[in-house]
Amino acid sequence: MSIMTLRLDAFIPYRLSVASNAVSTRISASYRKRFGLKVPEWRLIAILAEASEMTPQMLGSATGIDKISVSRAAAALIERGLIAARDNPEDGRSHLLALTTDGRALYAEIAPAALAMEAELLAGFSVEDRACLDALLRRIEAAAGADSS
Amino acid sequence: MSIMTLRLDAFIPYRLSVASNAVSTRISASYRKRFGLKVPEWRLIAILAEASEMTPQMLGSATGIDKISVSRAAAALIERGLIAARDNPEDGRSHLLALTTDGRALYAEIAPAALAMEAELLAGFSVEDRACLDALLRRIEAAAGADSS
DNA sequence: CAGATATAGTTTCATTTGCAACTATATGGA
DNA sequence: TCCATATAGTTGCAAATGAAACTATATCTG
Repeated sequence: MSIMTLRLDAFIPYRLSVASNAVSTRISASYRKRFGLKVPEWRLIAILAEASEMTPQMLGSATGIDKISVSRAAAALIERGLIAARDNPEDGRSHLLALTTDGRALYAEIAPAALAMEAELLAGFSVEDRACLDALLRRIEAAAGADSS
Repeated sequence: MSIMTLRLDAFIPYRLSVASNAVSTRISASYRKRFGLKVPEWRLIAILAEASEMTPQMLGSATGIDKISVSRAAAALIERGLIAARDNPEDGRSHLLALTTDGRALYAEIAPAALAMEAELLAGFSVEDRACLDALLRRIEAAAGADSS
């Protein structure tokens, strides 16, 4: 008995998409303008700043970026001297990527800017609001990730 | 004193993007495979099913799709005979779009499927969870929409 | 009413993205 | 060990996207 009608405005996938696009447009414009970075490039830097050395594959799973985009983003970052690659002693097909000194310096500039943007975005959110949003997003992500039919 | 460090995993814009991509990938694949529709096309149909006739401009603001994509999506739908255009008596530059009988029939198929996917995605969400998510997404969207510097 | 300016929508072109094919290395079985 | 198959990463090509130019109509100003 699904008499329930569909209203796009109240449709959660739609709300999610609209919110994500709004945020992403805003933030990616800022990365781009201020640091010349695209989103995947920025994500690689953020992850490499937390962990030391990683293979493209590990970066892909840590950032949710597919291997093609990781490859392209890494190439761009190497070109700019922000990350460096060395052979992976454990697997000749792969290599290990790490931030260079320049990369670290750039990260030191971006990280506070990113946190500031996030803070601006979440202005007025209580700690609970924030935790709730985080948890709900993870649940949805998990539900969407698992496939059924 | 922002000693706080950045962790991508806990960064809300990142969580939002990952969740939205997961959902959008899942759902858009389904629209595409089952009905041959891209996301903007599906959105135009959903909005036109709620309201009767609309101009491309109105559709754009109702769906959050830019005018170029509205134009292309509308062209594809007209081509398929799912919507029809007539001159706008109030403005010769514009026209009015509405679902055809075929369009309505397709909508009658898609709407339940869309609601089912949403239900699957939100399985385990209480009514409160859902309302909370909706509200938080709208707040973020508003914060991201308004520009500051 | 004529000319200037603004707006609706489309089209063209450059950029971005994603898939599929490719290269190189690794692994597992005869 | 040698061959078959699998996996890491890259590249080339085709489709999707977005910005800027364009056409047509509307509105505003003198």
